Amino acid sequence: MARSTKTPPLKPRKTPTQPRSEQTVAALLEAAAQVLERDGLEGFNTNAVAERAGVSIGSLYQYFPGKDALTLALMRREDQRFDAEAAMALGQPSGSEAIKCFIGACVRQQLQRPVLARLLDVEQARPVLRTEAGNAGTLHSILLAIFQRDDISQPAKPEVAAVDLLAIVRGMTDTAGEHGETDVADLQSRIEPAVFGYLGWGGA
Amino acid sequence: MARSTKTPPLKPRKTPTQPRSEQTVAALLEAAAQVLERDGLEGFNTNAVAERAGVSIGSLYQYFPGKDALTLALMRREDQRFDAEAAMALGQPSGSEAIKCFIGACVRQQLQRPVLARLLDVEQARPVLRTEAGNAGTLHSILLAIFQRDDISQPAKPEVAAVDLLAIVRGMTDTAGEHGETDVADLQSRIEPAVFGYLGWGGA
Amino acid sequence: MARSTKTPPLKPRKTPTQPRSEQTVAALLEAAAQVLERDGLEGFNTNAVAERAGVSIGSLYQYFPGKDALTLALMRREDQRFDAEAAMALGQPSGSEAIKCFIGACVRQQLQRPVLARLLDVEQARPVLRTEAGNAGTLHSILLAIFQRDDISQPAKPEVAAVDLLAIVRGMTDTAGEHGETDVADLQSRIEPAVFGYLGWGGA
Amino acid sequence: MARSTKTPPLKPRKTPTQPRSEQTVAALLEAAAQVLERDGLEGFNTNAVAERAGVSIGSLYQYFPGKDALTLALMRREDQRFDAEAAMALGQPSGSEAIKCFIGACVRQQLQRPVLARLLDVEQARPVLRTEAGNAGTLHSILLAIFQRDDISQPAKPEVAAVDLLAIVRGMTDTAGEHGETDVADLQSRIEPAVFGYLGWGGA
DNA sequence: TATGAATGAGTGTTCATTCAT
DNA sequence: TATGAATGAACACTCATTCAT
Repeated sequence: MARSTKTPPLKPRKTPTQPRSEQTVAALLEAAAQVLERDGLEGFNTNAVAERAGVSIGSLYQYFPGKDALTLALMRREDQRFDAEAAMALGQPSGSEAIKCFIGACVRQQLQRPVLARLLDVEQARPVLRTEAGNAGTLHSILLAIFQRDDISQPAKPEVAAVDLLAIVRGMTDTAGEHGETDVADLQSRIEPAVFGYLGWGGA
Repeated sequence: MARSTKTPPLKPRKTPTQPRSEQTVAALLEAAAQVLERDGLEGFNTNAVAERAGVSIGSLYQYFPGKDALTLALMRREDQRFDAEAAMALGQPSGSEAIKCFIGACVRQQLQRPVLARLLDVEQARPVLRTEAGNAGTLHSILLAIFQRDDISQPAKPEVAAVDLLAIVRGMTDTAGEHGETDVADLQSRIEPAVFGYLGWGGA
Repeated sequence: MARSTKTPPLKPRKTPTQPRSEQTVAALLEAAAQVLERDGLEGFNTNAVAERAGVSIGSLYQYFPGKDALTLALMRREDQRFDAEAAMALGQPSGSEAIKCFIGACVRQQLQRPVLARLLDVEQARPVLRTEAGNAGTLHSILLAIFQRDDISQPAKPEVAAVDLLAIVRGMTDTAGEHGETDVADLQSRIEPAVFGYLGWGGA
Repeated sequence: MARSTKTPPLKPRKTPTQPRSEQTVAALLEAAAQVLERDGLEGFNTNAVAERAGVSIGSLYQYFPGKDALTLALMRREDQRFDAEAAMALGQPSGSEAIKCFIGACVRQQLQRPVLARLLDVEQARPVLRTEAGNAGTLHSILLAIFQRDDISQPAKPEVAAVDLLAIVRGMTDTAGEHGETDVADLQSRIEPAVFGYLGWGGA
């Protein structure tokens, strides 16, 4: 039967502990990423992913209860590297250094696999995934933490500001990625003035 | 699904002349918009659109040679209002007034039907539609024209700047739309500093 | 009908290795034959074939990338038996014996499943299948080989003669099949004089 | 509603007496012929025919109760010219002259619009049309009449012989048509020996 | 009478998911 | 546990036919 009416769960079916299982899961996630990059959302289907992973479709369903769970897991995999790097911003001495570092992390992440990043952003907007998804939360908290620094002027509404900053950075990096840009430093140097402008920090 | 064999053309199949036809076409476009808003990209299928429009599936295909053509027509319908409003920016006395006016147009457009606008943005990125689509071009030229004003300092790379500005505005408005914001003035007042920051115009 | 957008390939999609698969493929081919015989070209659709084969429509598409591929596979199945029998003509001692044997093979083939044979002939004329199809080629070469025999007078234009002979035999057997004839020997005895007349061999 | 279950009648809906009507009917028939030639059986649909005829689809259904009736009428139109010419064979002095004349008529008919002729032959085999169709009957009687001549030896089974001769001629002319042959005399000179061979007339 | 907009059953094809082996 | 054959709901699109204007 196809596309059953009952929403299949999103949590991984079995947390793989055996090394072989971990390998399989990793292979599936990377395959999912590659299929997305190669064929777009239209060509992103479970059979293609399983085939590219060199695994049977049955195995895919052994580790993921459904397509959405696979997508979600891929999102989390991508976010993980990201979060780690973004968190390094907190170690910066000054607030403006922290912001710059944060922006740099976002830019590097996006330009590494721009197509994948963009498509995952789109998927993240789907209601089913939205709830579960998200390093949006993590990034959000990092920004809020940076705003606390006392060497800088805090935005009036930190919550709103965090969301807006993320939106600016995501908007510009997505577009840059679509246009095939690869120069991290250049892109970062264009994002910073916008962000600092938003924050009302002269040219920091 | 038939995702059929010959790529169906994107141009409207028959320009409706009889009043009844025009009604049907209008009903189909509005239905397409509503289905997109209600069910998202996943639920956006030709049968649903026809049903919501209160016409038969056959009628849909009398006016649109395929699903993509319908999507494209909807994009154009949305862009039309938009372009007209955005073009008014050119009539503003000063460059910074023009930019503000432009941003205002974008914000109003986006907050009017935020979900629809966002999903159409996503669709616009699909290769098939990318070529045909787009007021991206129109907006782009408007910005370039504004940059010519001599009361303001021109950006070093106008082309890049235009793309970046659009990205900033789109990123922020999409996010605001997703969050259910409706206050045009407020959103506009948050976008402007970012844009002026990007352009290096102190606080214009 | 969707006669879909990308021309689907004609080659089998997956060569079945498991015994169950082979069964399914065989069932599908035989079902296709029976549907053609029962309902004609008009009733020959993939759903009917799958149903008659007792498998789901999805299974049909696992083995055949499209309707045309199924038709083609059926043609090849029918041609196979045929070619083997027709090739036996080459083993005959004299040229005229060879021709008779060849005609006999054609007649037997056609009268076995006359309706099916006729409809496949019609399908074979479709541009898409024409290229791929074809034991026409095989039969053609067999005739040319027979013409080489030195106990008989070669036709002036062997190529043309081969085509014409095939046309005579096909025309007569198709008609006989339509009329419900079943007497192989009788039909053969009517075809031979026409063929020998064409070749200018008195009564051979 | 599409493809109604009840078989629509095959007889022309109204025998047009007004000159304008006759023109419309003629235009429709010629359009049907051209569509068939251009697009084959696959592209042969009522909308296409009406459009090519420069007439609305509604008008088509005013003169023909259904698609099959249109096809049938086209068959009759083609047969008409044919019958007249074939009937001239009866005026020939000798039996063998008559046969030759008859073959000539068949060949000329077929090579004039070979694609059309072939496709109509295929359609003629459909059960619905078979009953109603045909000049097969007319040609049949002409041959039987020729067989009566006393300057020639009558075939043992005239009925069978008439069918067989028609089959030989149709088989060869169809094939020639498919191959793009246009030389009437040449084709005729290849058919005659086969026919005379069949009839057992040395080389007549 | 002519028009052409509208209809909707039918058909080809896909893909998420299940389950026997 | 892994496999991959099988399933069937869903979807894009066509075309014979009707009927309001």
